[in-house]
Amino acid sequence: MTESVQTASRQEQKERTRQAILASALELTRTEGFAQISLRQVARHAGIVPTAFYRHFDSMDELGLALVEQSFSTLRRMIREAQRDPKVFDNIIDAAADVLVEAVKHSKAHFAFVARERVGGSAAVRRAIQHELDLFVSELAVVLARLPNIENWATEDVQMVSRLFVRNMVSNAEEVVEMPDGRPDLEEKIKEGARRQMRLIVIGFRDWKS
Amino acid sequence: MTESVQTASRQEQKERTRQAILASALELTRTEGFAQISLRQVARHAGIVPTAFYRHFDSMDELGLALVEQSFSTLRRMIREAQRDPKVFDNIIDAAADVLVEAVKHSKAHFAFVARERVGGSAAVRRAIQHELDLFVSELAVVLARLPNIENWATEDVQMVSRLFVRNMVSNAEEVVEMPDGRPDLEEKIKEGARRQMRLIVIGFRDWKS
DNA sequence: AGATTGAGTGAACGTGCGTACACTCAAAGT
DNA sequence: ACTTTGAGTGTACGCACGTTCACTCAATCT
Repeated sequence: MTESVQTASRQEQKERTRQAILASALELTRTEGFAQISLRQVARHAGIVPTAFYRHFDSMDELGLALVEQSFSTLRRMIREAQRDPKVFDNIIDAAADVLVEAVKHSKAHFAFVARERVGGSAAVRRAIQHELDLFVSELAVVLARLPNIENWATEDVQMVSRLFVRNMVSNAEEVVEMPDGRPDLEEKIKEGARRQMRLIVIGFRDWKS
Repeated sequence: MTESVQTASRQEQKERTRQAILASALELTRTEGFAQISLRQVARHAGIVPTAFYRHFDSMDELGLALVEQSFSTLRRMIREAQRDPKVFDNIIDAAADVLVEAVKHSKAHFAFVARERVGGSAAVRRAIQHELDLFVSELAVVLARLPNIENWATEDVQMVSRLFVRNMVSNAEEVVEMPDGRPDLEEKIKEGARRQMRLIVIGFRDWKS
């Protein structure tokens, strides 16, 4: 119970090393894909000896799952913050496009990791990402179900539209990830494209089954 | 010029081995992702010694590019055949959904390869796939531009819609790839989802900018 | 003050890898 | 009938890998 300032030191140091490992893996994943980076590479980049890796993760696969968790918690935080902004109610489409581009730009490495490992990763990592995305679809469906044109749709139709939105969000995120830095024109182009796609879908809403 | 029956023998044998290498790589890629299968694995699976691999490809990267080419030529042939079918004019949406599911089912391994390596592969393979997909978007845009509601749209709007279609085609293909065999119910569900998404977009067309 | 814990070390292992090199031996060319 | 060609062989190399094991030594606990 006498833990206060000094007690933190050991735990803190361990946590710092853990974060260094995560950051190193993310950095190395920028160019290579998680499945082809090695435990030794990660350890080297994090400034520790290969065996020390095992003090933090049982295997590279567990490190991958930790990265998935970290990536999605980042994204969730950003979306929660954006929802507080009142202007999203006025123009949900423009707001969504802005949030998307900003979020991806802010944590590019995380998004690049998710985009790539969603289809290319190990089975475990792939499943974890798919699960998170499925959660997203369901959450978004709840939000959509409250919109004027949609409130009396069949549940499965709302789910479908939600999938359509998330799917396009993922695709647009991929584009932003591959966007070179310092090109605000390209960024604006992607935003504009995203806005148009969403508008198109929303227009489809209005006349759905009419 | 005296090449007739016997002359083919050497060439034929070489071609047969080449196809064995391609097929082996495709087979191994089912579970592992192209970047993490080794030259030696491919050679072993194809029934040759590792060094013999070099008689056919300079590197694994070139093998990957050959697989991209093979995959897309398969897809192109299928779409060309489907376009001859007169019923695609009556109901282009249902026809597209059918073609998609059938094509992916017919050469699942090729589609799985493309879907995975599109984002997870080496830079060269990724670029090759992106190039092929860009071609597809342009080709589809030409077809779309002839449709009644679209004929006087701005070119960039048509391109955007075309991207939207191809993007969703890719996503749906991913779903079919991950679909377990012998589940016609799941297959029909994916088809139905694809139909709905396309209908939604088409409805958006009608009222675009009105 | 002394004992315990546990993050990080360093050497060593077996394995699979890509690639080099010199080779065989039928088919194809002359 | 001979030479040439070239797909496929077999050995051998150096290297990076994941994992093992016995270790150090400062922070923490008693």
